[in-house]
Amino acid sequence: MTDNNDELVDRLRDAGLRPTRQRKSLGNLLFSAGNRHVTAERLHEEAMNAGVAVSLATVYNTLHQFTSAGLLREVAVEGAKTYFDTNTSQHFHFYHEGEGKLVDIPTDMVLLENLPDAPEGTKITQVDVTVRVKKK
Amino acid sequence: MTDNNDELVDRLRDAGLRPTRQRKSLGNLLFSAGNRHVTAERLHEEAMNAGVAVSLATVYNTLHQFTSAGLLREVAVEGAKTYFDTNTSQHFHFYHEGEGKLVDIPTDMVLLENLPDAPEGTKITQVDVTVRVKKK
DNA sequence: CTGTGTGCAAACTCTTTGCATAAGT
DNA sequence: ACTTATGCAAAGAGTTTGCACACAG
Repeated sequence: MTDNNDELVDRLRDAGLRPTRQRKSLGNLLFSAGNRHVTAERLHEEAMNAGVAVSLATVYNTLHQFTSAGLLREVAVEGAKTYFDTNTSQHFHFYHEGEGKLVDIPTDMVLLENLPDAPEGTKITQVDVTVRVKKK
Repeated sequence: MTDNNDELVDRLRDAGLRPTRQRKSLGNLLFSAGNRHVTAERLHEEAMNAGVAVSLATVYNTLHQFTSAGLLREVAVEGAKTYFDTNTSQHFHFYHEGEGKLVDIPTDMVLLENLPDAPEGTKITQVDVTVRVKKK
């Protein structure tokens, strides 16, 4: 964890973001435990539990800055809630409707083919595949 | 249009929904012009423009009732906005990020394969494929 | 008549913004 | 010092809810 700090600081610097206390803390929560899918609120709670004082507004700001910097990917699944995914590569999700939980689907299994070209004058920015599931 | 009314009334009845003035009007706006993708707000405006007095709350209620009845499909694309799609069969979308516009992709072209089974104890309710595009 | 649907306004949830204060370099 | 980030509280957008009134069967 503490070992990751230098690496994290570099990532932030490279992204043009000053490595402030808050950004480092949030960065550690996000990136030190494999792929994660968090909402702003969830991350805010985690920070609090970890004894890091961060305001919710800052969590939002930080998540968006990380996203612009390419460190995170935004996933829109449902209603108002926005999820941020630490896995920025092309991959798909299961979404558990009951629990509001998002889980990776290993991409290499899935085949998405014959997508038509983007409409005239536009280009594809992202392809989202969400498989909604619920308890039977 | 007026010809569709009997058909629409039957659809509503079959769904266990009383064919009220509002539901018939909204139903006509939704189903008489091919496949549509609307937000509650958009539909509300249209109703107003068509001289039909409906409150926004009723539009929301109606859209949800239609969705439960299987007449519509809910599509979550971005942030707070929920789109309702009159095409309830399996198909995919282009989403224009700039304009917030949703467009069908004819399914028969696209191939989505090797989806893993739904996680233990769950079943798939819907598969959403959204190709985000933006102006170049 | 009887029960379901509607309209309104207020409440709610998630997210964003503005501005004074604090921290990074 | 100078600039960028943060915190707070308030505003905003979209959606939902509760309750009195209206309409369909």
